[in-house]
Amino acid sequence: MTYSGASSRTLSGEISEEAAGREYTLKGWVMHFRDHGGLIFIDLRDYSGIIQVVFDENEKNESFKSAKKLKNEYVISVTGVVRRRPAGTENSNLKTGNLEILAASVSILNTCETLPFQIDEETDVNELTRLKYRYLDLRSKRLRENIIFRSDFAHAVRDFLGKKGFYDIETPFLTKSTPEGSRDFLVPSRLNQGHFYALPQSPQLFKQILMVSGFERYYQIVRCFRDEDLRADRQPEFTQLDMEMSFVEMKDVIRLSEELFESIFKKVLGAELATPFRVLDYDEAMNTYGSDKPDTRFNLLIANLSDIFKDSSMNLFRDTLSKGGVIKSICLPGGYDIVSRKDIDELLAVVKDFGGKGLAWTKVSRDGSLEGGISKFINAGEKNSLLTKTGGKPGDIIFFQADSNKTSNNVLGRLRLYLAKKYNLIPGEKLDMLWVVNFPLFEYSEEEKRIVSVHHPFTAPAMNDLKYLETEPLSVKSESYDLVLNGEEIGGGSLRIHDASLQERIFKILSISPEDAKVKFGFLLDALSFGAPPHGGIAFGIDRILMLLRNEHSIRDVIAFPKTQKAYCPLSEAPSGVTEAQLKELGIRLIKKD
RNA sequence: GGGGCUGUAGUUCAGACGGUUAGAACGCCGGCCUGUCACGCCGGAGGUCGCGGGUUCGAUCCCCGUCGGCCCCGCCA
Repeated sequence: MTYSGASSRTLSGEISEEAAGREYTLKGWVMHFRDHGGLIFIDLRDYSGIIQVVFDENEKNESFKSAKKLKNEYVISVTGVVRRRPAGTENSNLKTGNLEILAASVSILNTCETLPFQIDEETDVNELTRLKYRYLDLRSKRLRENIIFRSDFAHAVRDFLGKKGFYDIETPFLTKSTPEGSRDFLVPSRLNQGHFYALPQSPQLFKQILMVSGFERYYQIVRCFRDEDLRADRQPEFTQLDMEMSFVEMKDVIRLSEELFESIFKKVLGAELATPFRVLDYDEAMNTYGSDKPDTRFNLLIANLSDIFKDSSMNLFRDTLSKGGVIKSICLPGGYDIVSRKDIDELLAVVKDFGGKGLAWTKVSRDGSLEGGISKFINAGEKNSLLTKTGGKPGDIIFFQADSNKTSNNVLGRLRLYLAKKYNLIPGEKLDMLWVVNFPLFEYSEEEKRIVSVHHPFTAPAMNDLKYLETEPLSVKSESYDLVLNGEEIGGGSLRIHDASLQERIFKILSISPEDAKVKFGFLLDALSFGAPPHGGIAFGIDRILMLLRNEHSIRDVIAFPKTQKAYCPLSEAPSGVTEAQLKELGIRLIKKD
């Protein structure tokens, strides 16, 4: 359904075959002005679509003369009779391609400067220019459809969650800085000089407090802010679908999320989504894909070869194993021919960039023997086991990492993605959605020299692991889950700690003193002590999901007004300096740079 | 903080050992054209070669710096 905006106007999308012979007034933009001398065609675009308008010199009216003055992207009002196009001149690319409007009168509602770039041009215009004139780029078919898709997506979310009894509740944007996690955007307070609000990295604490308040089912499509460096899939402000539920277990959150996506896919894509999604254990994801957000659209799986090379003639392998490291590999099918010496040099550079020390390799030749690289250090027995474990066949190449388990997984995981891209192994049309579960609760931060949360400090530990929370914290698993689509993390959540004493134990392990905890999260801890129900939730990255569903390469293309990699908005020119008076009012003085 | 690619007409790009007047396509302006739909044909205008400095008789080209854009690493509980 469309809305014409006024009774005096008809939309192009409302013009159908039955309208032929009747007179209408349409308003919109001039696209593709085509002057044939005695006959002028334009495509008139409004928000519902496009229809062709004809101006004919032989028609006894003023419209033809006026039409000579039209240019691309002028805003006009046209009145005329709808008619079927002459046989043979239909345009099957347009919905209204069988029809046209014979103009009786036309008036120019507004003119348009010469465009800085052509709308819908097939060549890629520099993104800075497109962002500066974002309103023009948003007129293009591609961006326009992305933004409308986003709106439809949000409707589908609200529709589903509303029916499931969720309340849409807003949480503050001006809130408290929390030192854990990513860097905060700070907002100075005029009324409390020297004090700052922070824009929320997510509504995490507030949504938990809403559970304490007894709302039981909360959701919000909400902006989140993180002052970190940007990427194609990261903007300083981005949108989450944030949810929280009381009295749920992990399987409830997972099932509800699957139903949510089923419902959305049906509504916005008209597609059936197969549920339940595949569930991958964190350890399995790390050991076979080398990533906690595995792209499972292609194989190139990691194999553990430590057993095979126990008595290797290679010092590197033996030394690594004796130090508690591992020997792991991936096998690239067909790599014998397609990977050259030069390619291997390139891959070595890539591996080093990812933290690997080197890149051992061997090719499997046509006759099944090993060739090149480290082949001369591999004996017949090792060779047979190697080919069995890696699935290596004649014509393949096998890459090795001898390092700690963590580094080997990470390096091979990244190499896996690099090879898949380089050699086009990723099927384009596929959508692979899966859960990763059983994340560790903690990890050791070399940088901070302490144990930190993998997820966040309110994540519940797995019940079975509670007994060695203090003795072996790094082997404790958590009640958390990530949703992964085509190798992108598109959502994550956990069951939360709803017991103040357990929360205190966690803080202790994280080396957060009771005093610190009180200063940082006191309001949440207080709330938990007043009858907090068991609860848990999840948050989805809307921008990333839309990017993947629209087959875009950057979330900028699904956001109406995105920022550049330097977090600059070329349209509004934000951020900008402010006046001395504004600073004074806030009690802020700027430091001069050297 | 680091690595890679990049900046020439409004747009997308080409260009030259360092040497007269820096090209093409699209767009724009003017003209012609009655069935086009990325209309066609003819003509024309349009450039601080990102910015600053250096080398040079001479720099868009070489060198140094700087600013911007994109991709990536670090970072993003």
